[in-house]
Amino acid sequence: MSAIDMQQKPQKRPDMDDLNPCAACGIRDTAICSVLAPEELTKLEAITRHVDFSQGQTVIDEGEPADFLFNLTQGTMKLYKLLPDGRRQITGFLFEGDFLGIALNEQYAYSAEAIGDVGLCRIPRQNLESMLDEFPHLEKRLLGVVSNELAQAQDQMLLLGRKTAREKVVSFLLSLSRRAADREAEPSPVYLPMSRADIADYLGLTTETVSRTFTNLKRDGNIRLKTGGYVELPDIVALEEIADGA
Amino acid sequence: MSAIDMQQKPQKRPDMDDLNPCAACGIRDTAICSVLAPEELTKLEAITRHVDFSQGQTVIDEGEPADFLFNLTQGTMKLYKLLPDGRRQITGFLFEGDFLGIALNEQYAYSAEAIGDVGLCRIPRQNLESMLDEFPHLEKRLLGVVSNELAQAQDQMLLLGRKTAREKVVSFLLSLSRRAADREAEPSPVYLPMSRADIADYLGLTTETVSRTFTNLKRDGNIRLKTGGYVELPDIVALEEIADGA
DNA sequence: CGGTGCATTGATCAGAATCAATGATCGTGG
DNA sequence: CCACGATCATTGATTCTGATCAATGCACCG
Repeated sequence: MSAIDMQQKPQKRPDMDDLNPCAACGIRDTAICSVLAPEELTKLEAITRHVDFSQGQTVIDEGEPADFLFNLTQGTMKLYKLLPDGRRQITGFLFEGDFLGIALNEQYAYSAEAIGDVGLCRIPRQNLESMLDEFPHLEKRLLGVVSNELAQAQDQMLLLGRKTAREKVVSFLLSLSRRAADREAEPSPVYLPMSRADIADYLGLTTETVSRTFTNLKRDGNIRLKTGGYVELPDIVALEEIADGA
Repeated sequence: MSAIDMQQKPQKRPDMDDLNPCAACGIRDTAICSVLAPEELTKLEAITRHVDFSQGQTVIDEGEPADFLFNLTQGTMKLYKLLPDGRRQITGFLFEGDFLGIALNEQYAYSAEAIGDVGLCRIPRQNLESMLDEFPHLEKRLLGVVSNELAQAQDQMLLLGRKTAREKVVSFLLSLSRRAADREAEPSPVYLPMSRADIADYLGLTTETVSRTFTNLKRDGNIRLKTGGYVELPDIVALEEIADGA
């Protein structure tokens, strides 16, 4: 194995704790920083500041100047867009290591709010852009991140436009399960830090329909609702068939 | 004005027709090529081949190896994803100058089909990737293209998840109108080269509902249906209010 | 222990889907 | 050039999924 292995799983590096916060960062190996060499990391560190937000706080606001980009280091967030009368569409949930705030124009195209308390790495947009010119592999990585988000967005369009309530809820549980597995964790049980209202606004449903669908899935033995927002998925394969209407 | 003006509108360059197909290309100033200097364009040209497809032909197929990228030089296309039972979600329509085939993985994440006859510039993925390393501004441009698509996808999620049939149809007409204006054309009348079924699969509706909604909008004086798939938008501002449920 | 916010369950309603038929348009060949 | 068939769009009748309105239950926290 090479000294720098891009595929390795995240791990703590307690040896450098305070001297080099980035190197000690828990998500250092999954976040965009993972493509940076030590001296480049130092450079990134110089322009980065760590910020915390508590439950329910708005981190970015649709339409505001997009002066910062963020890396979520701890907690969960939701991204959403609003219609004038208050209808809301959640376009995504973010977990540790996810990137936030890429804006094509000068303004953010969506809002972002903390679910529970969160910690973020904040990078001024201007500075990052000059770093991009200097380190093309960072730009390549960014292109990968955005392409990945686009692919997810297309899956979500299929879900919103063509799936039933039951298929939507099951697809949602499976996507959380897969993302947990991508990070580190077990694919089941899945942890749901967000409210029923958030899930509804993500799936294009109402809270009542989400709740009823959970109840039905439980009755049919497809899921088990635990306390503290945990859901067990006893048969992933069976759920995958439900998810695309097979 | 500088000799190379990146903002200029597309125009024919009949003086170079056959010697240098790229320089003569009608979309040369809107497509990704617009950031390339003449000698870079020559390089791109060397790896590019022009291909034609006729009405209804599949240009790329979800799940197939993503060996090529394309630039649509003429005609209209649709991108879509399918569920196993045949339900279809159209994730976007492409017009002249649009880019096609960016794939994160080795496989295309969606299919693409010609609406009417089309012409495309075909670029082998491998070759383009090495060009990206050589010309960072091309990569930057690509990042812009993908970011733009992501922003559109998020708007579409809001539409699919939270808008009514009427709001969906009006939003669709307005987006076509805006894109026509971006290219060159008048914002009204809007040209609809795609079928009602395509519109339905784009908006998460059925053909019947799309048809009824057109009829209602016509009755209320919000649109005028012309022959040949043209739709007049007599009051764009009024339509914009309908589109967001104001 | 009580209160507040969130989740669940129930009854009814509405918007869009489905099922079905008719009408318009376009391409083709006589 | 017109008639025919095929395809696509429109319109109508009915159904059904998920929304809305309303009430109750549950869990967490001071």
